[in-house]
Amino acid sequence: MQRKEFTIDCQLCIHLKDSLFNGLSPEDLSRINNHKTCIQYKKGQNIFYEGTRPTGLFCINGGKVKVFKNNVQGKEFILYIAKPGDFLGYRALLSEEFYCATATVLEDAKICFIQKENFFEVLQKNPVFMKKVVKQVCQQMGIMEERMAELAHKSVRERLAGSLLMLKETYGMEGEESVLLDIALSREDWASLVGTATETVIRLLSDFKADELISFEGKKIRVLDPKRLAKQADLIVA
Amino acid sequence: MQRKEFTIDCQLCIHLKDSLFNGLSPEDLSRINNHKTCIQYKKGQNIFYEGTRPTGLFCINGGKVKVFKNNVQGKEFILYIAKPGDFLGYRALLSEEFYCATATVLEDAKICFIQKENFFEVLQKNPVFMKKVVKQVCQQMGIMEERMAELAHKSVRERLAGSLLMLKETYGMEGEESVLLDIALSREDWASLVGTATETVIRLLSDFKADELISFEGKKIRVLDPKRLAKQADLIVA
DNA sequence: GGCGATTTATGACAAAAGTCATGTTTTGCC
DNA sequence: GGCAAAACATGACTTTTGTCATAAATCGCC
Repeated sequence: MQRKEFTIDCQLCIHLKDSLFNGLSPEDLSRINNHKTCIQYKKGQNIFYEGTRPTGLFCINGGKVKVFKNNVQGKEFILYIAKPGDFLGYRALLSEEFYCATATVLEDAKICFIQKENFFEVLQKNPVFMKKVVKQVCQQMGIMEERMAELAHKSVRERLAGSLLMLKETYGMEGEESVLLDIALSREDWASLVGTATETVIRLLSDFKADELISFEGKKIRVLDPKRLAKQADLIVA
Repeated sequence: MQRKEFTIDCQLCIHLKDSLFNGLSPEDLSRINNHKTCIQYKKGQNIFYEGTRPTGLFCINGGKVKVFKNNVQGKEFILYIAKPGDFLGYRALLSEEFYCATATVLEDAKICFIQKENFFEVLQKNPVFMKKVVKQVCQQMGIMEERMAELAHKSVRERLAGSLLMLKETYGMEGEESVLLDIALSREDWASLVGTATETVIRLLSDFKADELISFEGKKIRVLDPKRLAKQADLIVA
């Protein structure tokens, strides 16, 4: 696997404002900047593997990455889909554990790697940054708790509708009325995200299409009727 | 709802060694100690409610507490079962959000309440404590990710077997061969923990009993054969 | 100690979702 | 442009799980 490097200055990174590094002092940011390695990844390449020891932090500059767990039969479950500006792998770093998930590139990505020593140094020196990281982790945890409860008690149909709306928030490109999801997921990835079988996703997406809730646009999905989709996501009874 | 208070000195608390407060300097600990309120709760009482604003941190001195989310149809999903020494409600405190779950006493409890101002003060002054809190949150998150993947791809049978083994770790009272789970959960609570219907839990527990994997002892369950139960928890195929 | 309420248990059935087989379409690549 | 591989789609069928009804057991309380 060839390592194609690239160069970017953190200070000039367009994702800085969306990132946890936003607000860092110029010295701290340049400490990060001067010690990072930036690598280009192709679709399908892995960034880190479940069960290995983390050695640093990944910061996504471009592209999309899925973070997933593999079960014994090899079925994936997608924990997150990370976008530019997101940090990756800091959970395991802070809990001092091995990675409990694998990260794979969904769409060609540019990713910066920050050695854990540099990350920890800035973290320790900078209580405000620490506080932001903690806040982020705790927010993420709230999201997970919500998702877990849905996994426990919602039907696959409801969860799929919910996932469509969730991705709409992050990847939705507003048009008139409808919204194109600017992310190309295979049916298998959708299944891993929702926690179901590929065939089930295919059937349900076809249903949604037949009901004119969504339409297909190449490998992408257009959300035609978010409101009715939201009804599908909640409860048939409600 | 009557508030029965009680008194306990943090320095003398038998759970201090298991708690995140362990290792705090005498001054910091006495700051916590001097500003806390200790309340006795009866089974069924609520400690905090989903959707309300957290005002402090709960530290469990005795008893057992379930933390759960309620879905639209009123179905519960239990996120955690907290035991003496555990902190409660700090996630929402650190993410500066409303509680996203409700906490209810499962077995009569003694709980200390620490105003958020005092908690944050100690947190800010004490980077080592902060680091421990962060580590704890991140570990918890790893556990949640694991559980979420199981929820997505394991059968109810596997998850129930897994929950029995999980509670065995915390509440197991070792005997010869078998282990009594020292926690009295209703079938409904088991269902909320596993993420299924009450009837399904009843049937599966009966199955496990018929297979001599477990036995019933009053309201408690005795694990007779952890190894075979572990096989049930993993994969029928494996 | 008995009575009503709650919890546990069981059966019958329906609905949801998974699996397997097979076919079709799309994609990547030489 | 053609071919193999991968992705997508559909049908048939099975299994799992949820729901509803009802009965039995247990608990709390006067």
